[in-house]
Amino acid sequence: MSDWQRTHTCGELCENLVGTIVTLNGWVNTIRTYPDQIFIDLRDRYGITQVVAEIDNPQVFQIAQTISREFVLSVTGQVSKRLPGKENLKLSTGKVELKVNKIKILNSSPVPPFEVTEFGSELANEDLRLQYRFLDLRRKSLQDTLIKRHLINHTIRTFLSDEGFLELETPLLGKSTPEGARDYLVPSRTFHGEFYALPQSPQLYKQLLMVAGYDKYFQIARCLRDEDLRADRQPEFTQLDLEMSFIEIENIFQVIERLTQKIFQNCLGITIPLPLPKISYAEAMTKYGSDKPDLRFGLPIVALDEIVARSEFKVFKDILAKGGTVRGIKAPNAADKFSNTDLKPGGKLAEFVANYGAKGLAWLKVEESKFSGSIEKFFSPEVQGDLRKAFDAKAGDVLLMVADQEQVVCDALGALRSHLGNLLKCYTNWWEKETAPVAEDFSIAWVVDFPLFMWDAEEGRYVANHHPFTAPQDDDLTYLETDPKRVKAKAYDLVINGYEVGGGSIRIHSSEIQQKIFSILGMDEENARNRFGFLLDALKFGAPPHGGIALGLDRWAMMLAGTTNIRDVIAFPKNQKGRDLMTGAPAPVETRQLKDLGLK
RNA sequence: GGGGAUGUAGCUCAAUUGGUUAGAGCACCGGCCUGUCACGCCGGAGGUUGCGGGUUCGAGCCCCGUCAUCCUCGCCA
Repeated sequence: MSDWQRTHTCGELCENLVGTIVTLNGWVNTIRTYPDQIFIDLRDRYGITQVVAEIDNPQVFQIAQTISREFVLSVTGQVSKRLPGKENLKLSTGKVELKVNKIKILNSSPVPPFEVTEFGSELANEDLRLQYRFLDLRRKSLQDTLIKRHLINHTIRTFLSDEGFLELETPLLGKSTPEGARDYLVPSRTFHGEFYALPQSPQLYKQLLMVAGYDKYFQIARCLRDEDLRADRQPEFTQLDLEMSFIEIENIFQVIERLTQKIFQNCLGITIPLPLPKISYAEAMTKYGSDKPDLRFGLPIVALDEIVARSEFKVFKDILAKGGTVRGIKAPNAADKFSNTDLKPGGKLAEFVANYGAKGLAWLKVEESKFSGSIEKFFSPEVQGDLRKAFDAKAGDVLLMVADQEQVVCDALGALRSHLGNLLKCYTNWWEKETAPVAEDFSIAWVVDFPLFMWDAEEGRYVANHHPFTAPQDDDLTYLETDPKRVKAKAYDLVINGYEVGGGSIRIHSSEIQQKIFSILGMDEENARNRFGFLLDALKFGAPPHGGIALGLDRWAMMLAGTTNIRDVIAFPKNQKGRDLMTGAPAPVETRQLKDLGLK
């Protein structure tokens, strides 16, 4: 061991070690200078230790005078008890300090472009921090997050291993499958004009592993989708991909629920009660306007068709006549929170729902004995009474209503519900509380009974809601040919606090049913064979009943780390346009490279 | 592709709504300080107000264009 190498970390020194000679390595967090003493807070990922250089060791003192923030040091000295009354209780190492008698500057640093120390001061702009990600990653909060991510992965690996699962790897270079997200393509050097596709998920490979008899598989897999980004979406992200044979839905639920409990236990010390609640897709949509509802608060959507049909409000009656629907949501005690700028036609709230296709937002303020608002006159006292009952409304509430085709109403009110939940503080995110998180800070639920198909008006055909290999529910098999949109799927999503954190299904294991599904999706036999021939073959050769799930680990990390920004839980993320601000990728390549690939 | 927000010192923000030489805190540099710990005190340096045009006697502020970053709709089987 070289003489500069650390014997302890910066989070390790304590009273028990007083008197021993130790060496620490780390970064300079802060410096406080005096004429005859220099205090240095030395930082590594384990903590911060105060180091003292004194003038009675002139060699050390002279070097200490030349250092500044973010220098990398090796310091050797005696662990000393701090003077009485000089302990720093904010540091775990605060009862002791290191009296330096040897100091070595392992590396210097220019003044960093932003402050790495985290003392509640405002963070620099995210793009600057992304450009110098290696500095930003020195911050404690990011280090804690990445450590938590490690803990998630570690928990997954030990738990599933103990359950008899095998961690198997599948290719990154695969075949493009035009269904679903846009593929990232990799040009082939040996076959000019042909391309590999990077996986959107290991979906097909894991099914083939089931056919091959590896009946409990998992993989912590990188997935890539070339679509536009969001606060919770990156072009490359990580899934816990899992598949099992000889199972039914309940087996998947059981494994994932126990894994969920383990992860929450290990990462936050919380015990999540099991079994997790289930909500049907239909109920989620009608009650919350979303297939990933945030169930930490109520604010349910209220169906109003029957009541408003008896009103004189032409806008509502016209929509109903056209086969649309009228639904609403109650903003409790919001009468004095919303001004005319919020409520008026074209106002803030109307503008908000317009993003989701709603042409307007009707409103009524609830008073003691009647409603008020510009459309109040269209509602007779009797109808007002029924509305009051339907909304369970009381004076001071505001009723907000959207009339349109069902999809638009659900989207608009679902988004409005989330918006109001936040605005009216119907819940508090656990990381915004003073106290440690508890199980009640998380609403974790399964969403089940998804429709197998959705009608794509643009393409004029059915598309798979989940993916084309999802099995129909047994009771609905008869509707496959007669009424496809009525067929429900053996599919399920896992939702935490309004985020979709997982999804899966029982797969089709019969090549006949698989063929039938392809044909409903508008794929003829030749087309299906071209794209998925290997899967159809595999299904013929004795495919076991199987199914699985994929958990979005980045979003899990967000939930557990307490952030709404996915970039906070990824070491080297891309920005909103998919650029890596640190490396500059994507970037032009040399002509020679293009020639090799037959692209020039 | 559409909508919204932001862009001023190294960093975070201000600038009385078009009017003197664009300010503050932090960081940085110099000095002082015997125990600090986000040390303190004194002083200093630091600006193409993202970029390009325009309106005006006068633009950080208004207009047009453009770039960048974030949020969002579409998209994400």
